[in-house]
Amino acid sequence: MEPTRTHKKVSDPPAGEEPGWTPVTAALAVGEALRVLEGRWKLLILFQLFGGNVRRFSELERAIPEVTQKMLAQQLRQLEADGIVRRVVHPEIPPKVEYSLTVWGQSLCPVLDALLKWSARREETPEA
Amino acid sequence: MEPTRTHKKVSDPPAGEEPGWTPVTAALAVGEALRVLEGRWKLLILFQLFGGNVRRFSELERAIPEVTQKMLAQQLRQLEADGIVRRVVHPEIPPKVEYSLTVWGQSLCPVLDALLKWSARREETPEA
DNA sequence: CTGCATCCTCGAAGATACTG
DNA sequence: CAGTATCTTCGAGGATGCAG
Repeated sequence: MEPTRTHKKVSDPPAGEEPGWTPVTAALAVGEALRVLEGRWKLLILFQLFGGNVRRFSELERAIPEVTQKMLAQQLRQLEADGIVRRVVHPEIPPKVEYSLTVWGQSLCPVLDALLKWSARREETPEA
Repeated sequence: MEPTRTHKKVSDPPAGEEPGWTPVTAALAVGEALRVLEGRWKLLILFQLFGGNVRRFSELERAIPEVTQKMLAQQLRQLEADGIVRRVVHPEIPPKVEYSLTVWGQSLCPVLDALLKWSARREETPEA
């Protein structure tokens, strides 16, 4: 991130020109939020946990066949670090680890729901 | 896309076991929809067009300072190909190209709106 | 102004093997 | 079962220059 970008200057206005809610500030805030959801598997994972579901590592693996263990573990840990997902380890043999949404993660439900509805409409539309 | 995935088999059930709406089918549909939104700049672009805004290429450039011309053009063309964004060329000197959401693109508004609200909550939360 | 063409870098993601 | 470690590839994305 933060490339040299020799091609553009961000100009950085003196901050006092607007009351506090411009499309620009919105875009910035959204950009930050988007960073959390970035990653090819994050949303897919969240959809598995959507609705209070609790899933084991291997269940997620089965649910998302194209993901590798490495990527699944990595994205899960990022989601955990961002406070979206909770990871619970059961110290037993064989090991058992369960993933679920945190309370904060639940706040994503409207987003997931909107996405779900959109993809549904997308299917029923003749020529998307 | 479509890696060799030697590590997993998708199993492909005979399709008749469920009425037609399982978490699995939902996940698949969402996966398809997600492909359209995939790309580091797509959502940022859509937020600029959100609410019926019409934006010129250079305006989008200014609004998203970190994106390069190349990526902006590329992602715009992908969005156009997916029917989300409309591109209107005004044959004049100097050239002028305007981008806006298609009707189908407008159907993404609930998603964008939910994201916007989420990022707002995210800001006002002490420890995210 | 709005792009496309080219070259090149660099890190995301895959394969594979190993462990508590 | 649920990961980590290591090596490698591959293409997304950046820099730059040119064109309609």
